[in-house]
Amino acid sequence: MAEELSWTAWSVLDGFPKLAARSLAELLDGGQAFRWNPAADGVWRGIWSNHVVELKTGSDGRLRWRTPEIRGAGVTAVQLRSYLDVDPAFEQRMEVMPWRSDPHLARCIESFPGLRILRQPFDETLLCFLCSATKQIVQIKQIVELLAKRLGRELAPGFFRLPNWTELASVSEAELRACLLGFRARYIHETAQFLAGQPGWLAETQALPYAEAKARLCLLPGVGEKVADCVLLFGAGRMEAFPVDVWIIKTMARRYGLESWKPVQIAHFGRVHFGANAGLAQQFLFAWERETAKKK
DNA sequence: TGACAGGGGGTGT
DNA sequence: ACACCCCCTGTC
Repeated sequence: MAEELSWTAWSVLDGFPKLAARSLAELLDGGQAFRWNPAADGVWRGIWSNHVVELKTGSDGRLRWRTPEIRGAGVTAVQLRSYLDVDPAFEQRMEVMPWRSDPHLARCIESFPGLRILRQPFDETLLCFLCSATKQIVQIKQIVELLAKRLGRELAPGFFRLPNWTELASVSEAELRACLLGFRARYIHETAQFLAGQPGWLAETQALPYAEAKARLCLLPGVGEKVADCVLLFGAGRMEAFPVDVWIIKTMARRYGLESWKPVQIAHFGRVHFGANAGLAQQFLFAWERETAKKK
């Protein structure tokens, strides 16, 4: 089992800002990614692509990491920094968000220091958000774990990567349903068939300007505006993508007075009000609203 | 402890 | 508007 794995020593990830445990939890388990789980007290274990890694914050607030000493399952500091978007451009984006003129946004940012948008693989992000319709995070994680265990490749004992779209194309809808997908199984099955007949389609889509990329993603069965924006934000670093889900509808109504606005109107407001980094702002608002709901 | 409603981070018709 | 599919959660 996993206990037998040999891990590297813990080392500090240089360049990552100090962050509280709650920021780390929100970053890894707040709805951007679905493959992070507590491994021990304060330790998060996660998988993306063929990388396995553990993260924790020390008492000094600095981020520490370790990875299995197995060829093909580990991660380098460079890869980890990319995933966590450790980049001067990130600091710049934080700087130009309108928190100076938006006290609520300022409050949300102060509450989750270190929170950011992960840079996840495009294909895996699409798969995860095709699983997400009317599901809560716990359920999405359960589905995604089953997909990895049953259909993915084993990277190390007990650690499985997600199946890629080529592999998914040869999986029957019934097998997908067995992974608790329900009506989402058809979406994934049909998307896999479509992508199998269009080599390069995903990579081309990822390279397009935001509006065109979104329009193309919306052609896929099971992908509407919300899912497309999530895929572009969390899987392609498009900070202008502003996913409007029930939480954002709630928060924009309560904190910005947009009572009974429709999703498309809220999306427009978000792009205008928050600007080029609307998606990044959205993540802070989202974290705040979720925490507020939890406290009740 | 165990059964039972109710509703869910959306899309497609 | 409503179905889709079925698991999680709260409650008795």
